[in-house]
Amino acid sequence: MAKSEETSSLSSSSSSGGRPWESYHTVYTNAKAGMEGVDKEKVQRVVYEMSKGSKYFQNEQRKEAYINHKIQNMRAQRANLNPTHLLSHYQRIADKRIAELEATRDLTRKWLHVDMDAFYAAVETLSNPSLKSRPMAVGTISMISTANYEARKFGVRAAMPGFIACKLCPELIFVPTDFKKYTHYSDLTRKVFQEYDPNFMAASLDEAYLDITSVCKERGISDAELTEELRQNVYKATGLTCSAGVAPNRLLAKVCSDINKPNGQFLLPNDRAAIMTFISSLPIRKIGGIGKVTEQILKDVFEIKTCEDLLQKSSFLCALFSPSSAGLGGTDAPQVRSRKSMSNERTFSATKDETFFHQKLVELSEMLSADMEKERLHGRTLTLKLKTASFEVKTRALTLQSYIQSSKDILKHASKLLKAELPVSLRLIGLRMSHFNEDKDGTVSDPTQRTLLNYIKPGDDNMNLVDEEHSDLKDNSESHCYTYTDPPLDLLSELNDHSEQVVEQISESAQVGNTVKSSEFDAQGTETYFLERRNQGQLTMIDFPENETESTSSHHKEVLIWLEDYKCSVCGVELPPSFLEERQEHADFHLAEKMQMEEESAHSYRNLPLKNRMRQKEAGVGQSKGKKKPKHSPLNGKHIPIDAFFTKASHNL
DNA sequence: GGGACCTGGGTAC
DNA sequence: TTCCAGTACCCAGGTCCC
Repeated sequence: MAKSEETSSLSSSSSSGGRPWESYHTVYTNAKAGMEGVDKEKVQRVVYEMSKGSKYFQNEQRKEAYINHKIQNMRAQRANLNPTHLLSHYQRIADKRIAELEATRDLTRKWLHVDMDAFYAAVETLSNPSLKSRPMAVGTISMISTANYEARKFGVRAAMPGFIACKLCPELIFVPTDFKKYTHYSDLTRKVFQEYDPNFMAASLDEAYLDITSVCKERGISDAELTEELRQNVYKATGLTCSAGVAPNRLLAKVCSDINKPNGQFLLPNDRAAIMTFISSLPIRKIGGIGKVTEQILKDVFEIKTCEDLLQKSSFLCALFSPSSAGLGGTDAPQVRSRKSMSNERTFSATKDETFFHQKLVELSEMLSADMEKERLHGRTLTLKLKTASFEVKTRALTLQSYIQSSKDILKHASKLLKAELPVSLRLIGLRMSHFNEDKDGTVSDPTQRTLLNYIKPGDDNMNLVDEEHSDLKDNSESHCYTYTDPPLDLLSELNDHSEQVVEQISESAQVGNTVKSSEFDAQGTETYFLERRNQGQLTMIDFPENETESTSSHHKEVLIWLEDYKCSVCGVELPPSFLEERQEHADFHLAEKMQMEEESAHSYRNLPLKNRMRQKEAGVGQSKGKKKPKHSPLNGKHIPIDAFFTKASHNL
């Protein structure tokens, strides 16, 4: 599916006067296969009218303002580059880079890009031929995945909200997505592709790249004939049409496959002159990686609209963008890449209901855990994604030192991240796991990892950990949460009495809720204690279980009451009933503090880290140690890698 | 100074 | 009347720690 099928954006550059929709630039009106003859102004007006005043629209305005600000800064930067000698300096750098890329250019390959035509919609039409001549969209009232060509005549297209599509085309028929069906047909197409290139590269369910250099030579036929044959075989196997492009590299092949869509093909000769002619007028938006924002920046700051402009202005780009990201695209063979992350997210009607949030987290944790289990993955970094009622997206991440997979572990950490953000009104919650282990068995492969055992002297059987995997001290590595300094080795190794272990148990469990099992401590009793408190949901009194050892239980008839159901009776801090975890941690703190005071002569060093921990917690669990300051960069944001352009616009061509 | 980490953002499909 | 997805990758730039 084409990259232009995306959401709309406000334009910064036009002043629209009495026709405000004209400034609501939307790619919905971009020329696209099947959309010839669409009344673009009407579509633009409808989209604007349906959007204006909404929170989504306001958020778009906010983003637009940010981009405009960035553009202004970059214009100022550009103005400072006027001195001839400065620009010539960057021109030399750019020329050198281009020459390097030219030297490694390979024009001997023939890459074929196949793109199925309106794939989801076409599959649905196969199942229900009556849809063939009626406007139809696959998706929901919230979002459309793809639209058939009848619907496109009205301006309906992929990534358009369904309610806007309904306004454009009241007759529109919605068909829910059925990925099982699409996967089946995708498999059929891939069987065909395999006959031409066993190592073909599937880009998505409906797109693939094939290196047809060898098969053309072996069979002694032209790339045009072979492409025609392949498309016919895809049709025979599936009943679906596709479009294709052939070029010396994948990037260009993809551009070519879009030219004669639907059910067509375009071939670009492996000839430098022909290629240079082809790209001279090629809009930069056609280059993979250049989206609407980058396009706008390049146009508004540098007046760059085509790939030729790009090369001509290379000195500016070299001066203002970071020289990184070499090697994007290219004529290389596709390489197998390992998965970097796995995620799921769900959108719902904006709400502040914390019980609902928790339920969503439970669902997401279970889904994510199941997905990870299928691929035998264990991850270390958990990222919570939130979209507020005003469409602002926030992420909060947590990197553990131990790999996790279970829904229980995921939920535990996700809940902690979410609670730090409460109260909040949300319309989306997502969870992403990344930083996967190599061996996929959940073991920790980092030998430098610090665990409790690292702190224990050989032979110190007072800290005989049974369950190192769940040692809570590992979670101290959650650097955004706890930045206290670990106690010195020699002091830690002196841990040798029950009271100290109780303090450790309480303080650590307060952080993450795990259980440390000790050979001397009554671990089961402690576990029961914490679980009971959680089940109560609301802490009003702390009581140790009956089977607690005498040496510890003597300390622990501590009482903490939430006055008027929200105020701590010990220090007066206010925590509403919904802050369950925070309340538990707060109570733990007071308990541990009291115990520490009682035992201060022997183990006073513990006070500092514990208090530090509580300060961190009270400051907010989800706050990053790397919390961003307002950006003051001259470019005020992301640098666009100049080599990305050179690589794609020159090396790849 | 560099690596690890966190956060926001852009992009593709 | 209201309504704008889900998955995955990559990058820049910030802080913190060694």
